[in-house]
Amino acid sequence: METTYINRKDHIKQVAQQLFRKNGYTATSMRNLAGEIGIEPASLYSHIKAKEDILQQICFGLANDFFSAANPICDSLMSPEEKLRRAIVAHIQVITNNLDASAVFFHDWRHLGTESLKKFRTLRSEYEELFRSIVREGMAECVFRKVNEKFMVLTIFSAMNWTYEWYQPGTNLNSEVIGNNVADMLINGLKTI
Amino acid sequence: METTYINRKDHIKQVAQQLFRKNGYTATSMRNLAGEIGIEPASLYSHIKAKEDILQQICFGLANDFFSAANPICDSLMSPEEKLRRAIVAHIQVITNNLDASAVFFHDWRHLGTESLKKFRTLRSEYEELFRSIVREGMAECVFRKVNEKFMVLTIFSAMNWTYEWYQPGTNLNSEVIGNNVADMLINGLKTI
DNA sequence: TATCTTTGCTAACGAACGTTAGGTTTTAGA
DNA sequence: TCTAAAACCTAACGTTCGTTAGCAAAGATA
Repeated sequence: METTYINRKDHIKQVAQQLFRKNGYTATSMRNLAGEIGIEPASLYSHIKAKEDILQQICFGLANDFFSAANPICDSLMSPEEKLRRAIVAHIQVITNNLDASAVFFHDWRHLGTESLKKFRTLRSEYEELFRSIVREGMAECVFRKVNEKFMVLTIFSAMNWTYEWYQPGTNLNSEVIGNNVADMLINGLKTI
Repeated sequence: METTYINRKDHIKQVAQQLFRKNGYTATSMRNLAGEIGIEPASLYSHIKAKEDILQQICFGLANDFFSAANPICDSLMSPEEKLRRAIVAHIQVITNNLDASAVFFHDWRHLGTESLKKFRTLRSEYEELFRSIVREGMAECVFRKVNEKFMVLTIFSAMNWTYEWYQPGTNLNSEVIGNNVADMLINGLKTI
């Protein structure tokens, strides 16, 4: 799971993810974090500069994962429908494989400092553009219905990004199946064909 | 908008919604709230018992709105597809007409106290069951595809509940059109028919 | 074994937190 | 106009916050 680690810094990140997910970034104190790890609060500062550093690590680390998963798909020569399907599956796999980080990512990114916040928003726009270009391509080829492009992408993200709220590893289906189901639902609708 | 009020208590709720939405419940202090209203922090306690009271008002108030919108639709004799479409539109209208409250509702409900939290979770289950029964009905009539029922409902809620993240009154379409678009997308899929 | 770096500790800093006590001003009804 | 309630104030309470200073222990390198 998300409990393996090599060094203290990674350990801090792991535990922080769990606590931030459970109680929220603001409601989690450095004393909570230190206590959960089993060290004194001041000792944290041998490994990190500030509380916000941890949040940055989590948010930008996961952003990187999302890009790494989506980029090769977008650069490929598959059809728009196949691209979209695979991009959805890849996105959902990143989420389900990093549930703690995802929860923090979607919930607490706004508590990043001014500069990080700006960077985060830029990355998010860039990432959304990846999906938007697939959708645009599909509309041009008349494979996707021609509705407001931004709106379609937002609905796709809506359906994908809520996953962390309910997905429970073990009790649910595995992440690839979940991803394919969401993709199916979005592409074909819930109506019988 | 959400800026009209009658008495101080409602005024406090309105301003609190805005601040909670912008900065989060935990990161918003009673001093912030009082300052925004234009009174001293201690004066708040002539109208409310505690900070959490405000959160309760917001969360359970909106929960009530959701039920009021969905119940008559579920009790009607329309087809499952029509029921679902209308329930989706109604749900999204509640969100877009209460953007501040919705953001707090979806974001900060977990900061409710133990007892309220339990009550909240129960209400949420009940509300989900309303949609689940429509979906079940639709599957039984072979109007909806037979996939995991819980999963289908979760995807529907995913698509609906993210609306508050991006909807901007004025710049976007009006709430009924948005709702119908989401319903369309979910029911028919994004593929051309 | 001696030296340097990493990791952790105790103690404490100033600031901010939610909330209360107790008094004053404003408002509304008789 | 008098009175009681509602609204708001100043001041402060005990607590918790993120973080720092300064020092000790542990581990790695020579």
